[in-house]
Amino acid sequence: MANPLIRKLEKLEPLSPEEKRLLDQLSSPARTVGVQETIIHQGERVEYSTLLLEGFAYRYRLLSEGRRQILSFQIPGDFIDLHSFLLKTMDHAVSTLTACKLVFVPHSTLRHITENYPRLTRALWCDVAADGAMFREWMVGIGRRSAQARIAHIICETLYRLRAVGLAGRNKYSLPVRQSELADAVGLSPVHVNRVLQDFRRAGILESGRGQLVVRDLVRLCEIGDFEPTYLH
Amino acid sequence: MANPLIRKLEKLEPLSPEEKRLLDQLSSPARTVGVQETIIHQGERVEYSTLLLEGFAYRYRLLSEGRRQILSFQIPGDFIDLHSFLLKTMDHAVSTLTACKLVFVPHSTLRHITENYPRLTRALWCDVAADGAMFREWMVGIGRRSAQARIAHIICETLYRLRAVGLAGRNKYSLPVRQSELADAVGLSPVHVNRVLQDFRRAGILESGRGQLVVRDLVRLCEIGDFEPTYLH
DNA sequence: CGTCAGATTGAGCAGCTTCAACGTATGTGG
DNA sequence: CCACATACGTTGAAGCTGCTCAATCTGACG
Repeated sequence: MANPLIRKLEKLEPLSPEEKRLLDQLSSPARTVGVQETIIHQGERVEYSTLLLEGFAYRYRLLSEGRRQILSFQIPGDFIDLHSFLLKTMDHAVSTLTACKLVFVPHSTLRHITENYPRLTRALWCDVAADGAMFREWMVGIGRRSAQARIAHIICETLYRLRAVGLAGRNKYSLPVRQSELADAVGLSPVHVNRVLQDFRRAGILESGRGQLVVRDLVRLCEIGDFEPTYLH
Repeated sequence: MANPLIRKLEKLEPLSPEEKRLLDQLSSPARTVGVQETIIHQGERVEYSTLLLEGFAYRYRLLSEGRRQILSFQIPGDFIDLHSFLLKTMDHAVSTLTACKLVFVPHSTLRHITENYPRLTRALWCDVAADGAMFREWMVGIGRRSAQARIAHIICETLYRLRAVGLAGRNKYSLPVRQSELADAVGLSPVHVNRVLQDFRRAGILESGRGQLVVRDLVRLCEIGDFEPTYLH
């Protein structure tokens, strides 16, 4: 299977064969991590960035009293914490949703890239910028959209992102998140997420269960979620 | 007055005299823009990035039905939309809060920097990464903190940021935002922001009015806002 | 003195939360 | 193969937080 990172970065900047070779070298050795393990802890100072080759993970902040805000779901091809190359200490944690194949890329390697491969550097920088764009979008959703819209939006977003890496069909994908994780991602209570999902099911907009999601009426879902895929870049 | 951008970037990466000279050249010619003008429109495709030398601005997304989410307040030294160098089309708008002195840096110049000045490139990249860290922090606040905490948090954050560029005293600063703008920043209604501010005033925690803010009890405010300045980097 | 933007106030209510119970799959050990 | 445990999903009831609407106040300014 083609390297999902190369596939993604190529869309951002054209890459030379040498650069692609470099990226491929960088993608080994991969390590496997089990389900629901914490890869990086909040507050940790790291010396490498983590590339996700297979499986799903999520980033989150823990607050006092056990509250949690999920910041993003990560899918294959994502450079989960590339920003740590620049900022060093992690302001959030990363855990796996499924078993994952990961590569830990030393920051010294990334530094070497910035010294010698400007095009590749821009591509990586761009990835961090796109990350920021997604945060902005989530912020808008949590701050100013209804519960329905938030949930519809995140479902659309995930569909589009998974499609882009060939991991979703036209209107169906599998993402092993519990309702309580969805809740922590959109800033709602699990109970309310449950009720909204039921509304969607009753309205024939989607089917969901056990990490499987089938969108029956994508147009309607995009409408409800006020979803515009532009920001995904 | 020293170039605020240089001051900021130097903290992130040590810069050579040549690099500083380059940044200084880059900071001219400055243009002045009036109060409450829109500098960049949502959806616009830009060929330059905007550096804020003096004055205050804010970034925001407009939604249907006149709703709005403010994404950040920008202060002198900020490279407001550096991410547009990578992503080109703006997913949000930028407007001024006060009259501003701005420099529009062509993307071609930034490209030149990435080709020839790796250290400077990292410093700029770092700035974008720090931007993302701030979005994450706001997301956590809007998603999982109470109205009190959100408002306390944003007040603390702004104090610390303004202090870092020498624009705030020990516990007092001026930021010309209306309550309705604060509301759009923290995802609340203006009315509710008003009531929370009154609570704070009555509790002797702060004084506020006409864009002036005096924090009377910073320790308490940080507590209420669950504020930890680490993420500001 | 009138005007206007923004701050303040009150009343009523909607959306979402909390708590706690119950349902339903899936797995596990005996 | 059954008994039990566990993990989620689902349901109901009660209530809080923050919203909306609309009126009133205040200070700055021409």
